[in-house]
Amino acid sequence: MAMYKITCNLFNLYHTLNCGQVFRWEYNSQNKTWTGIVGSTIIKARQEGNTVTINSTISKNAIKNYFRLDDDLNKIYKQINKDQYISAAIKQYRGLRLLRQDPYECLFSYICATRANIPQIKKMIQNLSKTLGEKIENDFYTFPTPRALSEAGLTQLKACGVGFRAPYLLQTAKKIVNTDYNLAALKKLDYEEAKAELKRFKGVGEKVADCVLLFSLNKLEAFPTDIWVKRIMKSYYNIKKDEDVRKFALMHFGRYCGYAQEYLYHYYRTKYHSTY
DNA sequence: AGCCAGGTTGCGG
DNA sequence: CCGCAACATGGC
Repeated sequence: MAMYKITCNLFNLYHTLNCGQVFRWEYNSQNKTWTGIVGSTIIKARQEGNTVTINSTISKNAIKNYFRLDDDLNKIYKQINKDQYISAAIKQYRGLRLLRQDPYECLFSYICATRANIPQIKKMIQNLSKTLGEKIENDFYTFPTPRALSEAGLTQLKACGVGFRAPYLLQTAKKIVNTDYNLAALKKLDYEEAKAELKRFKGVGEKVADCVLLFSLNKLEAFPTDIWVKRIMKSYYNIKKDEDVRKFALMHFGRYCGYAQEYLYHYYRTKYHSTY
């Protein structure tokens, strides 16, 4: 396992991995190290100042890509920093970056995320990986491939605790396998086209589609609107109708409104509901 | 016991 | 097109 260091003057590893956008990282407060599974590799990461020490078999460039270190955060802050709330969120969570997750894992993960809380989502994904993924080492497993999910039975999926989401996972996996669907190719479409495509999968509506677009398909204008974001929109911006949220977000925060979403989401949840 | 969680689907009107 | 119940599960 190779070890190397990455320096970035505007990156906060902790906020990035703790904000709720990704479900397969764990923090060890004893040695201040994050351990995560990305693709088929285990990554250990620890930050001291501007330096992040990585222990992993994947390349430095792949890590930089995963953590979106190519995003010009200062430029993004300038564009989205339009009011006191987002300003406070940026101040508190400076250095939080969106991730470039694997599109398939992101899609299935956010299908699991419907009407569940974050500890529950983590548990479902852990169970799915242990049951249908491949063992990397010890208790670490890859996220199941679409094929593995497609070949699982409903009862096997339900045994992973996914409940009513089991047929959604199964149907989506089968469609991907049967049509040899290339999710990553959606990056080449514009936002609306890619979103329409995603919504054709079972279990994928407005919110899940926006999550996949934002967290894995480079669409930073996606603005996932879950129950928390709806609350934020009502209490901070007086946006009462859910269908008005996206339009407002794009008007107010601009084309990087996805970043604003993530900062506000994390800020609001930690401010008003400390139990994460 | 009842409510809530990073919602979506499929129904009846 | 609209509104609305149903959907598993676990924590509080």
